[in-house]
Amino acid sequence: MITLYDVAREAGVSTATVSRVIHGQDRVRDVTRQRVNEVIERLGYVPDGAAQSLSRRRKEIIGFVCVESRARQYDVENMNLLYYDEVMRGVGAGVSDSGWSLLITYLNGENGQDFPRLRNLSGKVDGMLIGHAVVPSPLLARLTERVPVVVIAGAPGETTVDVVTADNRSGSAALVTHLIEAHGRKRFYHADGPAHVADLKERRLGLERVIRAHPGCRVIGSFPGELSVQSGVEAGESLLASHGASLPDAVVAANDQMAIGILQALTQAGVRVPEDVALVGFDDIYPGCLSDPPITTVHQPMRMLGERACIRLMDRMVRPGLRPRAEVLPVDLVLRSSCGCPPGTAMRLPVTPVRGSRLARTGNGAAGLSTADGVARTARAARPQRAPRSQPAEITES
Amino acid sequence: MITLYDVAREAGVSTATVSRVIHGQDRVRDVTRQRVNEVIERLGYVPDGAAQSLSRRRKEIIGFVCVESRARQYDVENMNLLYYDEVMRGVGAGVSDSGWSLLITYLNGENGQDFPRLRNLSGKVDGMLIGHAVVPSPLLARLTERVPVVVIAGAPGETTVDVVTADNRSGSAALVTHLIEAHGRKRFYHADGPAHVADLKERRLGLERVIRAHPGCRVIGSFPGELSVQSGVEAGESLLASHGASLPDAVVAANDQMAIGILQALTQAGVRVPEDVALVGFDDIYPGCLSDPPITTVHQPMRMLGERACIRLMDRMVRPGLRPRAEVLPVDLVLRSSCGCPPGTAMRLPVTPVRGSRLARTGNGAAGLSTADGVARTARAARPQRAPRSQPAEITES
DNA sequence: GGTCTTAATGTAAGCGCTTAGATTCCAAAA
DNA sequence: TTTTGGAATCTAAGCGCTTACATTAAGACC
Repeated sequence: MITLYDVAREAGVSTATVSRVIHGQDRVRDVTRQRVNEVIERLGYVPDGAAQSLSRRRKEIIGFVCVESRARQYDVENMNLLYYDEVMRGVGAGVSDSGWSLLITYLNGENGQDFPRLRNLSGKVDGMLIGHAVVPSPLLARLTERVPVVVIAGAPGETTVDVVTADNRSGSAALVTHLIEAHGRKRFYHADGPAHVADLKERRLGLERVIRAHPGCRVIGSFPGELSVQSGVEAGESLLASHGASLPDAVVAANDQMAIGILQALTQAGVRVPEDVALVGFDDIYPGCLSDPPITTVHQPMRMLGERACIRLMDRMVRPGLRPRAEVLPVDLVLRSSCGCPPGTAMRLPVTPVRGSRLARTGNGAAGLSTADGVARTARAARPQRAPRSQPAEITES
Repeated sequence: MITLYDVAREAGVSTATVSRVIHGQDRVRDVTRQRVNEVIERLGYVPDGAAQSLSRRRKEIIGFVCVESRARQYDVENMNLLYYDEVMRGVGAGVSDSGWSLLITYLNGENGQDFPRLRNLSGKVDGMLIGHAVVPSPLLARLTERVPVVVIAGAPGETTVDVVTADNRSGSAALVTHLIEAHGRKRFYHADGPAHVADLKERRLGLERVIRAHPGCRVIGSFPGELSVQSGVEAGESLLASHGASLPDAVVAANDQMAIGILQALTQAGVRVPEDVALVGFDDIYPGCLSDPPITTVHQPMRMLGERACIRLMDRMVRPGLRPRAEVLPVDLVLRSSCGCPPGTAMRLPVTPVRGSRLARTGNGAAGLSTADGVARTARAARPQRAPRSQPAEITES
């Protein structure tokens, strides 16, 4: 292995000079620089990352923790991972902009039995990005005291750790408002996910608030699913079994995977979507636009979640000790045809934050409308595809 | 920051002892061990990765290089990335089994202008995994002289670097054989991808060989696409424009993305799949089973590609200097209904390697049949879903 | 009690790099 | 010629860990 010393010796200079040449900054005579560069090239020298990290007291690596699906073999539920893959791409972009690297760790379970590995990881990175609820809170805290940590997608009310998340509540409200006001749907079925997932709690809140605000509207049943296509199929079957005689007007699924499963089950049973029953998802993962009908959903800015989380983390590394904040990113309503909009519809509309969503406080251009009504109106008025976006909101928890 | 010295001092022992306690191996009196462990716990000590790497002369990190799609914003073509995401998951599994870490780097272009970053990366890892053609050959060679490198998915005939790839040729042959022998298709349209992609070259070879072996069969046209859904739509439109009057019997797409695009274009034009024209894809990315009809394709063992590449790399790090080898993994034929099989078909059949494919040499249970015929027969005989798999073939290039 | 053996622990030399501070060089000023 | 003030370069002290080797402690045995 070629070291700095080899280069220095060969070029007849000191290691300090070589180091300076490599980092380009300091004043080195041109002739010296040239000589050194030539030797570096000839010897194929590449600085050792570990030694650099040790010496600089900075690794320039950030860690990203994913949950590995339990089942290793190819499996439809891998689609779950689409979400994190997209987030990761955002992180990747954020990280490499600054020339840093991304260290990925796949955890096996969500229950934190892998904590020793995580802890160990914290010695290899300058900061960590973790999906919400991937690591139980108490363990998270222990991690936080070693390295800066930013949690991606979680409760916007979190006060103990930095969080970057999307405005799930407003998205859900916009979706339901659209179903009610644009398509006159009144009786809803809710294909929900696990009760404890923070994002879902918010979606539930959005849904309930809108329902309550519209007299005559109600939820006629719900299914406790688990966010997978398979689980969606089960939700669909359960729906048919319990409400087959009088179908709801619309099914609101906790995410797109479930919506896809539900669509399969309904179609299988000869129920037409959206004629017999409307259907909406959440997240806007790609396959959602492939089904027939394509699924109306809410676009989560997954990529941007990754990027913002990364930026937040970098900031925390520079100025540690600031009070944790939550950053809530705006979402878009994505109208396709499973909600009842005409076939061929493909519209993407910024969602106006609802009252109580973290975004609402800072507001954006259209803010001030009392609820998601604004969105429904916008929806009918076929705005241009790429409407101007509001800035993400920065809120200090207090 | 807490260091080993802090722990040693606090516990009243030497750093050597602490180090021994941490690594569990050496003989340390139980009482000492306990005392040290307690201090470690109390202080929340975590060893510094950089220092460990430097001292051990091993980083226990392997690098994985991806190509970042040029367009950063959300974009249907991200689906391209499904492939690498899946591979990466395999790599992740392989890596974490051994307790190592995975360093991801997103490159912007495929043309190697990012080489300095790559080169630098090689100083931070013990080995690298690179997608085929992501890095131009000459640059690859320069990388190889610094760290072990394994290329994923590429020409099985490669002799200058280690490669782990899938048996594209046999997969493609099996697909076309199935179309001919099970569904009597004779006139083919080929929606191809870029000419230089190694995997596609293999697929082309498989296609051509089977066509040639069946008198009366021929390719009536082809489209030079670029593996994206959009490109598939264009291929479909081009097909309709040039052969609308007398459609081919079947369209063979270079990958599933293109097949999906083609399906959209055909459906749009009122052409029925598979009644009017059969359609097949390649890769078996998840959304392929969501379309209507679901797309018949060839399953690439993406996850396993990642795992095997990882294993190969580990091996290379232990015993460098061995002659580069290619490892070709078997593929499965995935029958759904876009090929003409009845709706509801969902069958997965191991593909018998064709002559000339690298796998054929070592063969598997069914090897010895002269071509892919064996597959076609198997296909009709509705075997159990999970048939026993042959071992991947190890071939030393010579 | 002394000697020997072995288990337990300590000492200190790196690993390859960065960088503060010391030194040398060189040309302009005196 | 001698000063002198930068610019260019060098010296060497870490960074936090591992580990070969040295030392000490504790029995075992005579």
